[in-house]
Amino acid sequence: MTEPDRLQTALALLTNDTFEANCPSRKILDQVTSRWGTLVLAALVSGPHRFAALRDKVAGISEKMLSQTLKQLVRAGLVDRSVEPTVPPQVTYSLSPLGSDLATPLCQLVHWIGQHTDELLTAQRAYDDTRP
Amino acid sequence: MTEPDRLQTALALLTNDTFEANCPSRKILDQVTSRWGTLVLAALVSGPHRFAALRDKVAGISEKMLSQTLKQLVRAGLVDRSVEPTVPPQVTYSLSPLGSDLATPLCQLVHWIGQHTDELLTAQRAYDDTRP
DNA sequence: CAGTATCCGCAGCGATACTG
DNA sequence: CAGTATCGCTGCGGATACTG
Repeated sequence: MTEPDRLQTALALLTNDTFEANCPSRKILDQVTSRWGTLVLAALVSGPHRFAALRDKVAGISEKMLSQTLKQLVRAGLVDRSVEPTVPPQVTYSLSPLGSDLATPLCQLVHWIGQHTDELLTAQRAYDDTRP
Repeated sequence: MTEPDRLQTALALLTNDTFEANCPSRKILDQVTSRWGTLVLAALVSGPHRFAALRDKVAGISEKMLSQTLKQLVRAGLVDRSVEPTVPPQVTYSLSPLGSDLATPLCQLVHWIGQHTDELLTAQRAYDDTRP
């Protein structure tokens, strides 16, 4: 790491400037907006879910990625994991208070996209027609 | 593709349900929340930028990925690209009306993360302390 | 039921060099 | 200045099989 880089990093740490390369908030942003992170969080908005329920709700996710994504979210304190010590075990995931807070802007984003998907697809098709 | 899958796809298309695997809004979501898509859009909120300016503002992005990301966003109609026919050429990127609209929820998300990065990092460290 | 373990393909991405 | 072209690799993520 060069000296200018070091200075930039220090600045980023102080200002929490997401545009700086080494800012910790970059990592968080990447986690939240990761391929499955967004969808899992959005799925939990409607209430607590068990593992299998999440796997079914977020169609297309593999158990491996669901497990991995949940672990990340739990680690970040965005999701709570509670285990009922029964046989077989019951594990329930739910949004933590922090996660619920995050869910507000996140859902607005997902909703906006849902509302404007048609517009965006039309634009893409129009664009594609102008070039070979 | 199995028959149930076909039904699910049809349903997804009708309802624009982001949780369905084959829903078009999934692709849009992936583009917007792609590694660089979010940051480039956020960078453009402060006003139009030239190519080099964007590259510098979004620290860490390579020219290749910037070019690629911009092309995607232009294609989706979220970003406008205007060329001044001078020598050397000047290309300016700016948010389209649709892009500005999207920027609202997107910026709220980025801001939320910026505000809570410390909390999240602390949570992660605490979590890591409980396990080897 | 709720995961973990392992293998592995491939595309996303970076680095570098080149062009109109 | 604003990109494209090409190469090479890393690690995301899917498929499959196994476990407490």
